Amino acid sequence: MLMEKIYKDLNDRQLEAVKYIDSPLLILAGAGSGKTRVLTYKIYYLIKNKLSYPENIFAVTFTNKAADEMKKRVETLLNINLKNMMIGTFHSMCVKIIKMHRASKKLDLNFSIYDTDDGKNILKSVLKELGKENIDVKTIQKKISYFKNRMIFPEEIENYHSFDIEKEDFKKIYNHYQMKLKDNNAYDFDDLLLETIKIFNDDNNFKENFSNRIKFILVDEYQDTNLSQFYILKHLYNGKNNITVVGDDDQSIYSFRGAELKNILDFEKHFENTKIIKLEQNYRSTNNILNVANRVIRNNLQRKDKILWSLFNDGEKVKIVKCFDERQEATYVVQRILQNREREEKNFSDFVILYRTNAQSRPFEEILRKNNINYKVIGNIKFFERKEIKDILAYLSFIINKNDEISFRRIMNFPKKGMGEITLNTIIENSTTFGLNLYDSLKKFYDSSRNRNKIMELNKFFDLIKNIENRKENVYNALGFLIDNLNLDTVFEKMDTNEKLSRLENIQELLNSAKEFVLRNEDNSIDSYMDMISLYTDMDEYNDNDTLTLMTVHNAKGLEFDTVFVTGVEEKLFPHMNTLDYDQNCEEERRLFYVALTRAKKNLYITMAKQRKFYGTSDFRRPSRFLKEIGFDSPNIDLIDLTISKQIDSELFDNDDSNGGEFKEFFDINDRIVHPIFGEGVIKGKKGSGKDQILIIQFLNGEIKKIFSEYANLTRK
DNA sequence: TAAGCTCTCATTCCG
DNA sequence: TGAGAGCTTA
Repeated sequence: MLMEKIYKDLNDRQLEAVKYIDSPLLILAGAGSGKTRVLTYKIYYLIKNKLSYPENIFAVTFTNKAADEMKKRVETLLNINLKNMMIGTFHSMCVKIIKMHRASKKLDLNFSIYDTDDGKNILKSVLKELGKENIDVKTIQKKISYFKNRMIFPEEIENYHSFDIEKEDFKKIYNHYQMKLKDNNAYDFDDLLLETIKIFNDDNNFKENFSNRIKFILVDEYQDTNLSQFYILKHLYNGKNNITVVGDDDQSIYSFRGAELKNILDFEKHFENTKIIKLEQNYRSTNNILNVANRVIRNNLQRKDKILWSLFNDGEKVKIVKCFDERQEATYVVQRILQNREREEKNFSDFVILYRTNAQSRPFEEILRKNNINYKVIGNIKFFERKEIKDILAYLSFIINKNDEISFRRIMNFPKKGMGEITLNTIIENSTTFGLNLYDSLKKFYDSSRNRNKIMELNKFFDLIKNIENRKENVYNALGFLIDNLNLDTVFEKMDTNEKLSRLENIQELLNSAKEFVLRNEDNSIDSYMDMISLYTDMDEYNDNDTLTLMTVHNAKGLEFDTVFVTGVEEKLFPHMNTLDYDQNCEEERRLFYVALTRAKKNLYITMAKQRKFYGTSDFRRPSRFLKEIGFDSPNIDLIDLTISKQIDSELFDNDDSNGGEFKEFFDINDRIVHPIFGEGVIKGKKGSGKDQILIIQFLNGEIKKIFSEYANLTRK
């Protein structure tokens, strides 16, 4: 019965990959070739066939969300609870390893994990202490992370090139930053990986025990691993364990944050007797889409040869659309979505608008808002990076780690307690001088304070902390108490209604997450909640079924949609101008474009504008080199040039807020019109008014369509 | 200390 | 163009 299901759901190659356990295995899995399915079934196969217990499996995925999903899928297949299986991101697994190691040494288990924003704050204070305030924090933070990703420590820096920061200064800052993190009993994200490697290097006993525990290592998205992740895998593999990695060198798009393409290109060199299985059959896209994608990616020099094919038919041709500017581009895309949605009875969630940079979402959002279409922009602001969320969570962080200066500063200012920069610095300095933690140092300050207001404020604060601590075994109660007692209405008093509302909603969402956590876990303490939360960067996307999604191509990795619009496909935007200096053949940009194209199942639109507004000023654009690589004479594409029909354009561009009112009333029943796509027709009826007005038009072929008047782009016959 | 104003800067992003 | 950081002023 077991094998039946596996045989039914997998093709021969996939099956081979699932069953192969004789030596290290590299699965080169093209886009849409079912790689997640292979990993899921492999875990299922190992457990069901008693080749492994769940606790002997170590599986790493790219995001927490992916880990949760995979775990749930296997749980459903096996119909058991897999709470003993080690599955998660590299970072979450490293936190577990560090805690296990600390436990084995009887050390304090609590530490803080600083995100990019926290790290920036630490760096600011380091620069201040060193009198180097003229150095840009962002630049130095990037540099430090660059070296950490390559496992180079301050004292080891040899090859260093920089015009703006001197080598010795940089070393000093990097070093101080590390010391400061240590003082705060905190790790940044990069440190979690490095600390794990350090443990494995220094404590051979621990390493042997740990790697003996593991029998099977599985790694997803291997093409985006960095050097320290590679070393962690080497340690875990330990020359004997079973290792399977899945990836697609053509989809490696994160070199800017340390991903090493050579990890996947050289896998065989690092793991002896590697077996390679290629998955080239695509189960997602039509052949027109795949052909276009193949034509582009073959221009990359650094890749393993691989050609996607599918049993699907050719399908619709890929549309390449030339627009006048970004507003026409947005209008066209939204029009198309409305038309196709109606014609093919689809949901908005079947479509996606992709772009290279977040700033490109703006014109789309404008038009979507005007048309009252539900949409969601993914990625721009992360849930756990919102100020109100960080401020609240800082209370929990501080209760766990009372040396955490970052959280301390936050909660002393949320709500405002009249404790300014100077006061806080004194308290922090005193903590070092007297060997106290920050809480006790604050108490000391309080004892000596004679300011009535401050005494009152601090009394309230100490009470609050005590009350949360009393509830620390149940994070939902603790968080609920905290939120009830912060008087958020007063705190957000001066904000406008929308902002206030959205902040309160986010806080409610946070409370919901704590509630769910309490329901789903045995250990409900704030400690274990914070362990989970500090490695989550975003809430799970709730899939509203009729919401249109907009996102960057990076965010679309791993997803698929019926109809995909890849927008802004112009030189200097896609490929992005900043990449052209160091990547002559723009291979990573091409991979990114390839990722964009291969998201599409049935319909693919690629749009560009001749003119685009950037930072307030318009400039002229040229088609992306990637379009030339597809070839304008390709049999797989249709070219649509919207810049030719000038009359139509002029009306389209004028339809901004100022004269939108006129435009709506422009057509009347029985007017004869021409539609740019459907051709000649007669207006048979009107529904609604304003932005929502819909025209009912009968076209020459007898077909009757409902079309939004404001964006219909109609001309009089 | 905190609100209000000016200045600057802008690729992509997961943990 | 517009968000956010940092400076100025009450």
